[in-house]
Amino acid sequence: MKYEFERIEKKWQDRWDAEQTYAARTDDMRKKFYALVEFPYPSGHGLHVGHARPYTAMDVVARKRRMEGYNVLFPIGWDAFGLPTENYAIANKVHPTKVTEENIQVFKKQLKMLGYSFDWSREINTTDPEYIKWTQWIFLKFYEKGLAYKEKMPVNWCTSCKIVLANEEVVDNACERCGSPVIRKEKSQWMLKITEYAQRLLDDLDGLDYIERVKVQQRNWIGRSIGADVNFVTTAGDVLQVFTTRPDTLFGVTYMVMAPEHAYIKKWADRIKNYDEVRSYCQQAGRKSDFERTEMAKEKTGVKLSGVRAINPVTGEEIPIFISDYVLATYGTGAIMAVPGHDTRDWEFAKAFGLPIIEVVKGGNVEEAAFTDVETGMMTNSGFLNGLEVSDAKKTILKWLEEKGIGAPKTNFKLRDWVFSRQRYWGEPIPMVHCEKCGYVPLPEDQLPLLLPDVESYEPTDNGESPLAKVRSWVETTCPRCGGPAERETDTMPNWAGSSWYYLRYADPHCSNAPASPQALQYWTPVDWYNGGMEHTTLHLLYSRFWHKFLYDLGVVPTKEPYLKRTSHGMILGEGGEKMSKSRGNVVNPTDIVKRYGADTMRMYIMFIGDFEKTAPWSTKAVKGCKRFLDRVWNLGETVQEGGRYSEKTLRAIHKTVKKVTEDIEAMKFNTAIAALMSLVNDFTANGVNKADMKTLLKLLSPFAPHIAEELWEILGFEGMACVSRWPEYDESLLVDDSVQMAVQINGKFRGTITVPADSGEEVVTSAALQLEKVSRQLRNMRIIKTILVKNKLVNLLIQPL
RNA sequence: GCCGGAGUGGCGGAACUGGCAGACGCCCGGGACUUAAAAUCCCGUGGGAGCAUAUCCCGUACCGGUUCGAGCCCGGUCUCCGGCACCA
Repeated sequence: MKYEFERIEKKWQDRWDAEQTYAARTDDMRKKFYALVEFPYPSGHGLHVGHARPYTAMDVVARKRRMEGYNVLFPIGWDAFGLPTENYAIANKVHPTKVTEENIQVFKKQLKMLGYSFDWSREINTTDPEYIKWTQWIFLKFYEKGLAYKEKMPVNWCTSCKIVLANEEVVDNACERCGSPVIRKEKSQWMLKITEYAQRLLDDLDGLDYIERVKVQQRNWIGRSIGADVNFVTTAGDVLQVFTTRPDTLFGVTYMVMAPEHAYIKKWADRIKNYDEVRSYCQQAGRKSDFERTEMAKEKTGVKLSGVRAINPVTGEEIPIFISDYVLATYGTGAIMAVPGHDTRDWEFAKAFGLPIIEVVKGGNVEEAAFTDVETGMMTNSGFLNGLEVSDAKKTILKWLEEKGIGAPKTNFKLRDWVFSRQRYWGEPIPMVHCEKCGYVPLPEDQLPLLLPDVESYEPTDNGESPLAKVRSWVETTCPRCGGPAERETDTMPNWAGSSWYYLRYADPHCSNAPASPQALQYWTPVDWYNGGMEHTTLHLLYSRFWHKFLYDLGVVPTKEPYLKRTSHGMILGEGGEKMSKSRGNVVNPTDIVKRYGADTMRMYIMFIGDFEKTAPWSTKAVKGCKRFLDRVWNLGETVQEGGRYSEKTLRAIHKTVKKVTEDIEAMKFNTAIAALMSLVNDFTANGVNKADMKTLLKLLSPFAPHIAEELWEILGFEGMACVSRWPEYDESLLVDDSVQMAVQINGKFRGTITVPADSGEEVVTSAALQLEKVSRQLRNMRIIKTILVKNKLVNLLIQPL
């Protein structure tokens, strides 16, 4: 009989559906295992091989854990709000709801074709009114706790489309769609205070089982700097505060710099004699985009304030103050003390403006470059700090600053608060009302969900407001507080909102009085294993950790962290090693592969393609290799012997394979697990196989290729289903062979192999080695001075002329 | 510039804790089956010298070190990929 993958796969998918084989049960005595993959954005392009890799990987893990006796929750849903759908709706004049529905149908069909063991009864959709309700509810809680606030922010503004662009829509400082230049424009935006949680988001990483590169990237993104705030008295009679990580270099401060946006510029307007020049520099800097500002990084520009100077608190000397755009308004205090001898940027600025450079830490040549080393070096030209090591100088100066009341220790973070407003249609409406009298008033909880109104067109207005602003009947409302006339907020939430808590909803997807019931959360959370893309490390992953911690503080969730373990997959490139893209015409559609070779082959290949964490190029030829493998497995099914003896060697091979596959799946070394299965199948093909061993093979194969495993399982008359059978165990004593092949080396050079009983001692091994012709020849007129034996591996004879 | 990761056959990639480098698969070559082709099966396959399945040499980006022994450890160099980017 031929391996009819199409018929077999359909048959078992229908059966699993009908029998709800993969439904997770909340009332269960078994140990739970919550496996999570990033839910897809249902775009119009359909499923991509980029989805298949991580989904198959976690499906393999989930299936294996299920067979090991865990109560497994492996859910799926739709992250359905977002720009592409909105743009498609605009272009084709269809409602985004309709587009979303259609896309979901396509995705669902494609996912089912791949045979994933998702619990479809828990399917969720972020655009579902019941889901929106809880996303909005969480926002109201943020507002209630003072963590949601409104602030004027520079936004990306396309000069041609006249709309606000998300950062992702800005490519090389131009509009992604029309290519026109993008400038910065001030706009009032809703913000979430993620910075309030910076310290905890950083500290709690230590206890998590995330792959190292994820931790590192999050740490860098949060960017903690430990230093001090220092106050400089100015000749204007006030105090200019700076943040520095190097208070030890205070004696080397020869000037100060303020950001062009610094509030003191206006405050000192009357004193600054060159105010016009200063103002024009500031305006110029403001017009520059972030991109231009960093592009210009090579050349330092700035203007010296004339009329106001500062006093170095340790030397008492007057120093000039500059305005320069190399100082950022948004970090620290927006002003710095410049130490050109020991900071590269200050050094460049000092060189450009002819300012004095003083060496205060020995170790470099400050005439040639700033000496920035903090590990070594002794203080010099630094009064009472002279002769101290940098680390001691830091402590001493901090104490001194605190005693004098002019400085204090301070920790700063790079992390910025989260811009939470989008001037778009297809997102959750922000549930706030603006009243002339009461200001911003939150919508009462019983009015949730606040749904999007039906509109004629989804284009943003030409003044940058959300399309919702045009729907007067929706915008005009009454103030929940005073009952007077009021207007709804017309900004919507970013697509990161719904994905910040979706893993909680899976625990209890139909809960009507909370995001999920406390009992369900108690049982299922935290997520045991979450796999997703590296590109989500600093946005989605960090955002959801932030929401989770906030919900923990509210008492809504029982754990401090949402995900215990985080792994990440590499990208799949096109056939030639280039990125897959429509324009290159090298996009692989998983559905095509499934139709041509079957889902099991697709699954095998995507797992066999290479190291799971690394990028790997697609190869259709190699796909065929996996198909051949499954064909061989299928043929084995027809040659299985009822009973029969198998060789001792094969028995050991089976046990070794069980161990290898068991361990490799947990380590996400799917490629070597499959290689081991291939070797075993080669053994079976060559030596024959009996029913019991075939059963073990089918169990091991089931997570990777569930359909063929199930079909052969049934044909061979085994009970129940392979996917819920007991995962095989291995016998430690059968992992080692009775006799082993060992390498023989002479003076470290490989000379041949010998076969000896396992665990043989030096005497046995040496005498076996001496029987090798090559060895005895080498030993002529020589004597052995030392024998190095590595048990069951190798023997190295060190020899010397007689 | 800073942080992280990686350099192994014609290709994707294996290699435990420092112990026979190249598992497994692809490609390729030879053979069997076939009228023929496809499919399948068997054999070979890192490079070089050699009639040789004798024997020998070379070989894990490069230079050096430690070691009986290094793809793996240490010091330095180069290249590629990813992230951040004037964060004081």
